[in-house]
Amino acid sequence: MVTTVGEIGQHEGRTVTICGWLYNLRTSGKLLFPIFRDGSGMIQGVVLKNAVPAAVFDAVKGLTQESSVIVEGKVRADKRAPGGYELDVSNVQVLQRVPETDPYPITPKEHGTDFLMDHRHLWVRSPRQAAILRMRAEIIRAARDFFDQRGFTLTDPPILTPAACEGTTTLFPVNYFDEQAYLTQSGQLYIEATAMALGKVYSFGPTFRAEKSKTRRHLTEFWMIEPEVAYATLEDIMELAESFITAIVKRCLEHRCSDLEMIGRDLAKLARIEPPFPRLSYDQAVTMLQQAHAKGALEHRFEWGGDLGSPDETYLSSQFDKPVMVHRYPAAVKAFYMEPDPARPELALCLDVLAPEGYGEIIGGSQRTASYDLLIQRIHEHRLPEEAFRWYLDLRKYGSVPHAGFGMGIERAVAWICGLEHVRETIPFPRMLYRLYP
RNA sequence: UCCUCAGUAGCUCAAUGGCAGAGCAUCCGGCUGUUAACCGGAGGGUUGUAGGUUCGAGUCCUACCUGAGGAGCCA
Repeated sequence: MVTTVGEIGQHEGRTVTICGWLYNLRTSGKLLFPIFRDGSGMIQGVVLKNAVPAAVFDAVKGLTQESSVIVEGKVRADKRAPGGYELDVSNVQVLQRVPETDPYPITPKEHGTDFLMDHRHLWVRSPRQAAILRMRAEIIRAARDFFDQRGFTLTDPPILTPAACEGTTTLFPVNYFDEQAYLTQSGQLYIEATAMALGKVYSFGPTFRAEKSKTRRHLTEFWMIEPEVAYATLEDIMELAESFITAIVKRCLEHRCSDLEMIGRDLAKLARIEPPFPRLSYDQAVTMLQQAHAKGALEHRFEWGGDLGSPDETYLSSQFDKPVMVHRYPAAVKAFYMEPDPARPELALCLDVLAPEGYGEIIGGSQRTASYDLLIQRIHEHRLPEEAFRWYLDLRKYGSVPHAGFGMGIERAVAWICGLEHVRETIPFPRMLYRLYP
């Protein structure tokens, strides 16, 4: 009977077939200990020379790392096995034996990141990397379930766009039949249009930033999930962001505890994530940062009016053990489409969610400008091409309503939930400055 | 774009300006309970590239290349 390592406990005492790869092989004279992996887990096989035909013993003895094999054996519970079970091998079929003249490059010993990134197509086979990719899949599933269950409609924005969404970041240019086009940096403007059609919508897809950012938080190609809600205010989406993050973390703790433990995540820190999240106005944040400078905790004195820098975000988030929501930044440092605060028009009705433990901004969002006149004024102030935004301005001509939304970077969320050093491990094939291979 | 650091065997790293080394991987041999197994042996090098200083450069100097971390910008 063909089964998987993950389900092998259901077959104790029976002979089963596993389709997988050789992870490692230890020998002790007439005794062999091959470890097989099949994507669902790993199990150690035991081959005793006297107990099997010579051909089977020799076949296992000659296996090299990552050779593909179909193994037949009897499942036996064993206290010494990390997974609780071992496989008494009775037969093995070698599909492809990795030649020793060109052995599998990733050995069970340590490697540097440059080498591992060059071999990313093989690195994903490592138990830790496989666990991280399962976490990514779980987080995406949880995020989509969250919106699907709340009546949101998935609407996919285009990836090829005629102009910048925000006009701030650098875009990847694309030759579109001799016309200048760009890879999208956000689906937001387009889902504002579908929100006016469907009420509550979200998008999930890749986004591209050609910024020459060289940090552990940046990729040039990353995935964003963005909800947009008609008739919603900043308050509404702050509550939405709060319950969204809580639901994702809760799902990971319920479904993927073993993967989180395998990755080495401190589960107690995740268990604390539940509403309400601390909320800081930009003004309050500035006061905190200035006090921190006075105490010597921050090198530079932060002045009101600027955008929060990376060290500022790290400091603020370190003061809390939950994600912190910073709202109402000065409009001057934010995007052109954000609605001004009616009480203080110099502020934008916007929101950044900073993850705990120094992972920085994982969510950015805002209430969007509903007024046609103000929007066109802002487009001019930001020196954006008005023609390219005709369709976007139409949304304010034909039944404009207050609306709001946010975007969450999947990779930063995965890095935080898994407790990783770098976002490059959170996506199967990261695209970064100076790295396009494999 | 700027700042800092690094580049030596397939991999991870040593080597005061004075003979190019170790562990792992690979190959050969040993071992009936190994857990990154262990023990013995073998093969494996244009020290990132190009110049320079020196009797002598992996080591010092200059430029360049490649990569990493950070800043700015952002999710």
